[in-house]
Amino acid sequence: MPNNHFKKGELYSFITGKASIAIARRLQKKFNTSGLNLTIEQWSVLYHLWKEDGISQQELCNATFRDKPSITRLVDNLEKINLVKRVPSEHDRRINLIFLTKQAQKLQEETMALAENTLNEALTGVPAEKIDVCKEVLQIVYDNLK
Amino acid sequence: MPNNHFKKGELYSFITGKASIAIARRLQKKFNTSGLNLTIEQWSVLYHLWKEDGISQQELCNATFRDKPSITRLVDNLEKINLVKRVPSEHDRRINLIFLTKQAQKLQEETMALAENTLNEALTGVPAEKIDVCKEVLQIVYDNLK
DNA sequence: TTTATATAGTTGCACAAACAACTATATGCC
DNA sequence: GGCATATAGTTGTTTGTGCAACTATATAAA
Repeated sequence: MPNNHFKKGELYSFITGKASIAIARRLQKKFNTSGLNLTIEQWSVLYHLWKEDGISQQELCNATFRDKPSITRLVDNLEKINLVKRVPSEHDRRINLIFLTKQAQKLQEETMALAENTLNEALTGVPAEKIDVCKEVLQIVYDNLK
Repeated sequence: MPNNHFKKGELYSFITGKASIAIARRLQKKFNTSGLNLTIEQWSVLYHLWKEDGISQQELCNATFRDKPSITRLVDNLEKINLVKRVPSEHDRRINLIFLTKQAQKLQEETMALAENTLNEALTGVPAEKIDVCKEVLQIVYDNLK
């Protein structure tokens, strides 16, 4: 029994991810008006470094769901604005370990608060059970396709 | 009662829209392996023209949730590969009406089948009720933020 | 009718993503 | 040790996006 539950108009918004684009844009605006000179993509890299500092670019690829060239350039730009530093691994000279600078460590609290804020705005009026179902469905979609 | 239902790890995937990115990538691959020389973004413009041909660039902005420069360039590229044509409006000379070429009309059936296909793969194992809840939540999120 | 303002679209710039081709290092096998 | 292969990261190219500044046309107000 196939899942033919998508009328044409709905198909489009599922594929283009209108909701998550709207969330990302709202968060970007919050960054901008807070004077944070940071793109959402850069933030998404810092996000994983705040969870575990000093991981490799390859691990950042896996965590952020991006390919290697994308991470190379994001790290390039983060290095330029002094938020991370590449440190060659001593055990494997192919690997760069990426470390947060002090300046980046200071950004965690403020940006995470803005992110939680944004999600609360986005989910206003949505009951908790439905949020859980939605998270579950999106996780299955991701697992089905990866 | 705020909706603080996002543990840190989940917050990230909601903001970055991992699921819809996965869907778009899968569809792009289907286009590529079918020999369709078409990006998802270009397809998303054609999608709305198939529903209503000859709308303005501004209307395409609203429909595709993009800004004017983005549509200008997508239409540029679609014109280059001969899928659409700009026609100046006779009533308002500021406006370009965008029309599908015969070549683009032929693409509708094949690409829409691939898109439905992709969604069916993505939603394999998800019961219909949960899909409905998910669609509902994403719509509310979009409405909350737009 | 002239002037101000709003709207449609374009262009320049910086950043990001996908793909392919490339370099450098590590590992496994003979 | 020497060669094949896999892995980590970089670079070039094309396409797309967001923002600001711009041109051209239309509309409204004086």
